[in-house]
Amino acid sequence: MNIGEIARRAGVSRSTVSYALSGKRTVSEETRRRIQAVIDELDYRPNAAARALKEGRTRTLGLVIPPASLRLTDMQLGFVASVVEAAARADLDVLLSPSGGDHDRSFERVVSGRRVDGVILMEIRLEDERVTRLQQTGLPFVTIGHTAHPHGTCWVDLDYAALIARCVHHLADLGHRRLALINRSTELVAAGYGPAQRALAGFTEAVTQRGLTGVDLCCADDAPSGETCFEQLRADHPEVTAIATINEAALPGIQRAAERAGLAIPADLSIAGVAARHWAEDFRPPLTAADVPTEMGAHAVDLLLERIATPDSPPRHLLLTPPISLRSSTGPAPTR
Amino acid sequence: MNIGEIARRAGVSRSTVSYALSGKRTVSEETRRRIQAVIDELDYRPNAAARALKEGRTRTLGLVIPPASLRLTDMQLGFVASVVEAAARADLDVLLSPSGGDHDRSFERVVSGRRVDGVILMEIRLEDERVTRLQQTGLPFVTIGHTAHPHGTCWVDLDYAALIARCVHHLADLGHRRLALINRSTELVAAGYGPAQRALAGFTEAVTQRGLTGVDLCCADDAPSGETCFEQLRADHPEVTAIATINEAALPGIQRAAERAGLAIPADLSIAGVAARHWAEDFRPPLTAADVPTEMGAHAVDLLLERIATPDSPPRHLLLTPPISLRSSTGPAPTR
DNA sequence: TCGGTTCGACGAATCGGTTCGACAGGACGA
DNA sequence: TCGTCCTGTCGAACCGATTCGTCGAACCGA
Repeated sequence: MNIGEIARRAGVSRSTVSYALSGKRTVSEETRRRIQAVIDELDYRPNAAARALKEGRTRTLGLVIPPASLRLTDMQLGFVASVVEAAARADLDVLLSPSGGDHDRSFERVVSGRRVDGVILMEIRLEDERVTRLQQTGLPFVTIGHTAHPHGTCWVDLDYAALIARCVHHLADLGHRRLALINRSTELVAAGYGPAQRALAGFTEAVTQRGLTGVDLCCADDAPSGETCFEQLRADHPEVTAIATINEAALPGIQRAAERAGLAIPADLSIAGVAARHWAEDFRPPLTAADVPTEMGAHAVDLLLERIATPDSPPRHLLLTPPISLRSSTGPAPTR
Repeated sequence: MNIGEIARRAGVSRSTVSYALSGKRTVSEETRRRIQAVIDELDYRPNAAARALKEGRTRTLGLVIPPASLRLTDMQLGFVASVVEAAARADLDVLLSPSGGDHDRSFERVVSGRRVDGVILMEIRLEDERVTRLQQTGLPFVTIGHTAHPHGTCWVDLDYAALIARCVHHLADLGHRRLALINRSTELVAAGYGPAQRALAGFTEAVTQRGLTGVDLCCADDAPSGETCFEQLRADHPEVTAIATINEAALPGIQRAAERAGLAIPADLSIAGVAARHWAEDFRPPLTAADVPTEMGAHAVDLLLERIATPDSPPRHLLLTPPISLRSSTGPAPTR
């Protein structure tokens, strides 16, 4: 059932059916009704590929996610969910591309086969080949997170430096003098992953400003690494009484190791971080954390649609600094 | 840069370029090289829409997920991840359609706009309009979970009845005599959600078989509901010493409420369930559970590809019964 | 009655690929 | 030497929509 079949049955030309559907030219009420009746009867829907070919747009957004093998964090999942939901609201579909390596087939298919009208990129590195590639293709895109050269691109991001600094100040206010930052993996830091670098910068600056001593550690994004990381921390710096972290995946491990070491949270050890709200609430004890706004993905979609509509407008950015929600994982420093 | 441009620069016809690319007819080595050189230089990639239009297939799979507003469980996230990964391995893209209601635009776009070659459906109900809709369109599809009429369709599912029965037997072996099943939400059960119904059936049968007393409760898929649900359970049936559940989202709440009631796990209360492995391991204490196989999504993709290739073959099913991994959330019944 | 609008519909071109039929020219066997 | 087969290439049709130019009929005022 194509448009020709509809036209035949309604006794009109194909163009008339098209105009009846799009409303771009007037069609008499009588004709329109006849066409609509046939369409309803046959349950006709225009072929998306044909339309995309002619119109030059696909009504589809690409979403580049970390490779599926890596478990998505709750925060990342929240991005994906809100992107998909916002896209659905705008009657757009979302094409998923798992791509962590800088040069994989799925990513190439999506960007260079003109399969999508625009792309949203997650897990951005400070120097990111995918961003470079997108720039050279001219495909509109928005990143969640930003690169070292943020002015030329559209993005929405969390101000990790400010967020971690707030955690430090909060902990300092509670009397903690020796803090640790548990960052994300060594590889990510080495690869120039922005949040990791900025978290470190924010931590260092706040610690200095408050005259505290701070140590920072890298830790892979999973619970077992969290355990070994915490054990390492205890061995090297037993004096630490508070932890700030952006590594939500490692937290269950950190907590497990703390428990094994006989440390109660928050009596002996305070923990503050950055995490999705649900996740922070489900944590035991509920985690004091900057709650990542659920609508970040929606912001990204808005920015992208704007960019698709007016590709030459100056790129816009959104740097979010959600407030810290005080829960039960932080408390006064132990009096020793 | 379209195929005509490549042809012009290489001094051949468009069809020759197409054949050089697809290999469906012989092209002389000399010509092929010239064409390839031009393609490499211009970084040409065939337009996906044009190809889809002509070939009648889109090299894209549709994945229908629960609406984004509901937080995906770790198990569901595992399905999505493994579907996406398996599809990428087969050089297919995945189009996401969030659709919980039975009649929404995103779902209709995907199934009736011929945007995908096949569909994978999650969160199936015993009577599911989406399945009916797909059957009438004739689009190949596979469900993760199955309906009340499972013979006509392709699916892969967990044998919840057997899984919950195993949990019951395990708990009975540990000496527990009074058990509770914490199921999923009342609405889901009322709507005929298969896993919920089958879990209940398996629970009831195993409890009867072992001569135990069992109570079953419904609980919405979130931690706060888990808390109130457990409080209700304690109020109505304080004698219960063990819980079996398929509601992983409610578990943090259940555990929180148990803790507040002064119950230690597993000393005073044992819990066994069905959950993603990572999730069970990160739980405190680590959860004795049937580990949902990570490759379920991959199985679904395999079945779907088979179905797309031979639409008239008899539908195949896969009913998985992963073993229970013993961890620390179950123990001997308290001697009272 | 005639020229100028407006309305409603049609036909043809187009988007960018794939594929079928045709065909030129060389190799080969009879 | 002729017919046949094979190889490599081309031209044209086609997939299913959108859109531009055109055109007849009705209508209007002069």
